Amino acid sequence: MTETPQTRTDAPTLSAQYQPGEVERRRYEGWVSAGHFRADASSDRPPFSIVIPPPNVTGSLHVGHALDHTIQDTLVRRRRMQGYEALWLPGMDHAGIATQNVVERQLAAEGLSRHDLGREKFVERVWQWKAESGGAILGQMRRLGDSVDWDRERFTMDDGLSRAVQTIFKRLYDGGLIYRAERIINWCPRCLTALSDIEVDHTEDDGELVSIRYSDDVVVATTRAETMLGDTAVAVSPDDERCKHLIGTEVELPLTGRRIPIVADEHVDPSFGTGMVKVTPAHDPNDFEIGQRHGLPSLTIMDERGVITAHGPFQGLDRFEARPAIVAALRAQGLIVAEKRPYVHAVGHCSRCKTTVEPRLSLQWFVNTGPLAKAAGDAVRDGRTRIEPPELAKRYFGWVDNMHDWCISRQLWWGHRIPVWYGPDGEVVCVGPDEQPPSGDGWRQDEDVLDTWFSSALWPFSTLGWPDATPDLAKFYPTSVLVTGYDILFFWVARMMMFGLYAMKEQPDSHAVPFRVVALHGIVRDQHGKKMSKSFGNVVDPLDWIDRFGADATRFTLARGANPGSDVAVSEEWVQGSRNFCNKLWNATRFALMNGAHTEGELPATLSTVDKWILSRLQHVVTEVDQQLEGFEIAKACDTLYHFAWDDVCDWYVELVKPVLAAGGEAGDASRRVLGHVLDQLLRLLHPVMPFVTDELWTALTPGQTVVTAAWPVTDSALVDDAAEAELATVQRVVTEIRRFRSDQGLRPGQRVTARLGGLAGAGIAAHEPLIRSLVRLDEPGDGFAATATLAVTGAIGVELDTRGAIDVAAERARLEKDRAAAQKEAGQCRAKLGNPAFVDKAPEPVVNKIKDRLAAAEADLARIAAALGALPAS
RNA sequence: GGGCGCGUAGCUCAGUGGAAGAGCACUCGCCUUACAAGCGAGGGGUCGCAGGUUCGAAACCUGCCGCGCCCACCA
Repeated sequence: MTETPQTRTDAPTLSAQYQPGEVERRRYEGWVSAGHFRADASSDRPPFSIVIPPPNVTGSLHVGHALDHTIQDTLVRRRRMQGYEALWLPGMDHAGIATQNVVERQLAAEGLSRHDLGREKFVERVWQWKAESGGAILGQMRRLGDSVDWDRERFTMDDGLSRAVQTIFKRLYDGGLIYRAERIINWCPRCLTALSDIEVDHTEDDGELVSIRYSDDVVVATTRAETMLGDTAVAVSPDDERCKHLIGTEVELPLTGRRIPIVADEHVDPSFGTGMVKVTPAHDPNDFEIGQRHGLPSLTIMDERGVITAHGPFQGLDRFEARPAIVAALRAQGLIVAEKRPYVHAVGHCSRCKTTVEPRLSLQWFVNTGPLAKAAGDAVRDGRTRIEPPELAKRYFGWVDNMHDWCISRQLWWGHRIPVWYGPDGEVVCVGPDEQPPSGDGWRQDEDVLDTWFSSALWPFSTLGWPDATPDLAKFYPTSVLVTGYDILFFWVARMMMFGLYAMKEQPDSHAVPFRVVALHGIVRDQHGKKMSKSFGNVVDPLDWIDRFGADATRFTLARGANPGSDVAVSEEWVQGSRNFCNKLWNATRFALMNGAHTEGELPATLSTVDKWILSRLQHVVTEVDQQLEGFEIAKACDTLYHFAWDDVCDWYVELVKPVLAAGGEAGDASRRVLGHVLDQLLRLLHPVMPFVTDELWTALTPGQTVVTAAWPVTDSALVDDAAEAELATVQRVVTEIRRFRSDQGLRPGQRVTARLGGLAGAGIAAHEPLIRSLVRLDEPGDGFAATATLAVTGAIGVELDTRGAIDVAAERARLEKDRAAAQKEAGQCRAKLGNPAFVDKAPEPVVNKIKDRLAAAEADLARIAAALGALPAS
């Protein structure tokens, strides 16, 4: 076969190794300029839409984004191939507090604060930073191969989205679901802003619990002694006999001389500590509630930076300086009854800067989440939106069913300014997007901006043009799937559900939800399952992997671990493995092209068993992969394709057809067409996960076309062929057994082996004798044998192997004895089962038959092993 | 404190009632004319522990042990 038959003259020559870099750049630009990713709202194809979870403009994409994007791209590319009008809408989030912090740090490096610039100049500066940082993210998305519609890129602060924000704010305000109130909120004394519950991280911190004697009868315990300056009552349980006599009396608050009442409140647990609680309504959420119930005054003793403002010796001290100072002062007066003792308790920290959060009484804007959260829960409960995997729906319910009102005002400059104006006489006017704000002396706009998540919550419809009735909104809302990590199920997904249902409530119920399915994945971890963190030094940059191994290898590695809802462990070695897989595909296609494989015309009517077998296997794979992707089981789809490509196609089919292709003739022609078809279909199936290499190869196989818009494979049940699969299974077993013999015997490659395969005739394998010989490199029968071993591969099939050197009879005997022991055990187990009347009676028939088959096989094996042992020469 | 989840090969993980699996790692043998980023053959697991349900359990139930995550206003 020096002359390769029928090599196509137009087939491109491929190098021996896949070089991703150049291919990726060329392919991506080609896709974009051809407009393959542009969605058309006016088409009559069925819609499929995904909005990207908008990354923060501040950051760069990490490997978690790469996972998130790979999953989305896989879903979108498959739907596109299936003929859907597929839209993947890209964009970014302005990330209010995070971005403002970054720019403030830059300013600090220049020795400036935002106040030095003033609001307008500062915001300008943030926009500049956004342009730089955002550009880098878009570049990363191109490198990943994201098939997003660049014409529809959005930003949470662009004009359209700002209008959406103002519109929904006005609607909620008019509907009574947004209100302004003085409440205890989480306050960051460093960022100088309110935070919502989800912007607070709790950690178990060591504190010290001290007990303070307020009077002979009144002793309270606290970890925050400094707040006593703001106490306006002591509370006891109404059921506590020890304290009954105190209710309604007063006590003098040490260090202040103020007299405060003792009240009875249900909140107090009589079994904890002394059963008496100091009440500081202005600095503790519980105490605030108690204060409300008893009409207690709220005494603020700290400013926004956490510095004591209460008159007296502690004024001007930071809260953490004031604590020991006050304890010391109390001790000096003999009022510390129990020494400090260590006490572990949960302390809130600002999720952005880690500063200890201070509960602070202040005037803020809130969303009344009650009705919104109820609707968000119901939509999942009744299946209008499905959460995948379903187990995670419990977490979702836990969140929406227990949601507190949402503090949405932030004392920041970067964000959507609250569209409320205050008049000189205390008027409050909420201004809609198409209305003029009130003008004239004394009118001013609220200084605060909205929580970033307020605009993120609108993302699935604000990006499609809402509040206008745009063609995009009509075509692509509700979006088909939301793909995101389970870690933001609560704060983002739940809020999109709330606002989507509210904004779209004029739609029929089933069309108001922002997405039909929420497909959740986990976070990316390192090869030991450790969370990636900068301090641990195990963070990987997806671009680094893309540079060294290619985008497809990076994507395949992540996709291969993407079991729904579970974390993904990755390491560089695994990316290498994926890179090797890309190369395997590359070389398989290269081999095919060198041997004249093609995709022209129908499949041949007459097919060899081998061709029938691979086509049958392909049908199973098409069915399986399709189901797996439909169910978001991307990891399983990858696994199915990996093994089909590597094991079935490369290791078996290609090796089996080599002699056929070399021999030429009609059989060769048929196999050329089949090989072309199998690769064509395989590359289509793999394309959603590994878009670059598959397109490069598919185009080589089908010049002038792209797999991006090629049709997604469909199962052809006429090609399923059980008989061919069974026949090939036998061939594979024969081949493997012969190879095992050679390997066990340590036969050198140059050492000649002869086999008589006559015994195969009974199983219809005789026709494949040339194939088997070619796969195990057997010579034709010869003479001059020095030793003979007989191996019965299956019960009915015998293979005689002759070697020209003496075989290791002892080794072969040991092997056969081992096999015999295994077969005996197997037979014993089967007999025991079949001898159990309960089993035969109750087990389903197919199961019983299976056991009978196993027993028959084991008995046949025993027979053949006995024969083989008998044929072994004496040692 | 409440809730959820996990414990299967050295590592990371599939496997939800009918013969213990994959990738990587490991051992041995091969530069076989698509690919050494490759080919062939192997070794390796009382499926956390103890009970229970069942003809049959890695899978279902109970308890225990060991991890992890989320939520949380007992001073």
